[in-house]
Amino acid sequence: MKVITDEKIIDEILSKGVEDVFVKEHLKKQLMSGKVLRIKLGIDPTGPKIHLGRAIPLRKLRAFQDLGHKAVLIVGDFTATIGDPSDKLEKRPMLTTNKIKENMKDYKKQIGKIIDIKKAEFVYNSSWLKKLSMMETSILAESFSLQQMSKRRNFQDRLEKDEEISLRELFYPLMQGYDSVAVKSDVEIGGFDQLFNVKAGRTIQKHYGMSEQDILTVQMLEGTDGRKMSTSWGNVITIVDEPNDMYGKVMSVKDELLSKYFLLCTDIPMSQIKDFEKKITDGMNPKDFKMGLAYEIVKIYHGEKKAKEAETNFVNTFSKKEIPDEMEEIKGNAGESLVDVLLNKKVLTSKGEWRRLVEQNAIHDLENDTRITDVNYKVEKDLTLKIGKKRFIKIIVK
RNA sequence: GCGUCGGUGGUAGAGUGGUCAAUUACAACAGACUGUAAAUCUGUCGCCUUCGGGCUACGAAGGUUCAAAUCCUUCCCGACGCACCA
Repeated sequence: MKVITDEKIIDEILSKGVEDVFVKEHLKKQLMSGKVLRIKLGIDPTGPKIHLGRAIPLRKLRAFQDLGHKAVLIVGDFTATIGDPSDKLEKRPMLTTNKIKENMKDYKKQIGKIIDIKKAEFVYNSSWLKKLSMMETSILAESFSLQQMSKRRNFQDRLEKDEEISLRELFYPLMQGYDSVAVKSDVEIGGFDQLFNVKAGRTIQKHYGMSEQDILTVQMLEGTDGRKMSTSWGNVITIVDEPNDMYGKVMSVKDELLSKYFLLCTDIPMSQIKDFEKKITDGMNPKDFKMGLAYEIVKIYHGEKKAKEAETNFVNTFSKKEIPDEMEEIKGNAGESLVDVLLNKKVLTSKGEWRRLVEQNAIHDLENDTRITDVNYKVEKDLTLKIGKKRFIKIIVK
């Protein structure tokens, strides 16, 4: 396959959603040369689901792949046991091998939604890191000085606060850098929080007499609540979320983050995003653009048809306040109190929660268009309920 | 090994004998409004309750006390300092 060297496309790739490219001139020249480059991306199997934030470097990798370059995916099964200190102020617990195996189960399948797996190289870094002897490790460790290592921002912070930094953590960038040697990467992609690690790749490649990789770091994405998107915060939109859910979650993203989401999570070109921004400043309703965003994102991971359905579903249930076609159905016995039915099926977690919901007028009986105000309401016949504004439950009486 | 400090609800982080089911912030949930599951405003936010209250919770186990998240003892876990490293 011929490598695409269209300058316009290359410029878009090197700037859209990109935080930093190093060395930019060199990388551009390389890309223009028509040579097939090896593009490295490391992934830590630390969570079972890929969310939109983690998808960003993957999508960038895909863009390179589409140019005709070689995607080299490194599963950090070994490094995950070490724990990456990049984005944490505290040290991260080591993951167990079992946990990693569990996480890896359908990881590949998920990655396949973004990357053309067939054309990509897929390697596990345990396959070389596991074999390093103490001797070789020492040679590797020779590449960095204590001073250089301690320059790293979050090590610096922790040093100042007299907080612990384990030596183990210092090894993380060394290992990630060694990965670059092992796969002979020309370019490495990473989130901006990976800056130190990917730069370490250059140092270490040089240490081993190889030419240094160029690096490209992408911007970080905030989650639905505006904080950094992170599984432990629960503010994530994963790429395997159901279409309706995914659509809704995107709609709950704060308006201010709109263009960032467009930039980092869709294929919409930058010029068009600028245009959207202008229209919003001119007074157009951001909601309409957000719906477009939600549509685009669902389309990427579920296809056009599902995206349309999700959109229709959203408009009907939330704008027009209609009852959705599909909803969860649970069974109950005649005469049983409604709380027990809901509690049994784990729709609710406690009777206190139920009391609160009833008091707050949150339980709608959609068949009669009334609110249920009796805490001891008994189920007599089939019911269609709306709890709050987004939960719909159908109760079938046996 | 010695010493010092610390372990609190989904998270951060107050509280150092009763007024503590525990300030506050964030997250979450509900209502109003709306332009959306945005923003804003209001309310809720351990479990059970006949709504009086009851029960379980502040690392674990004991103890002191009328009364403990708060004091004492032991233990577990963590951090830091000292020692050690020429």
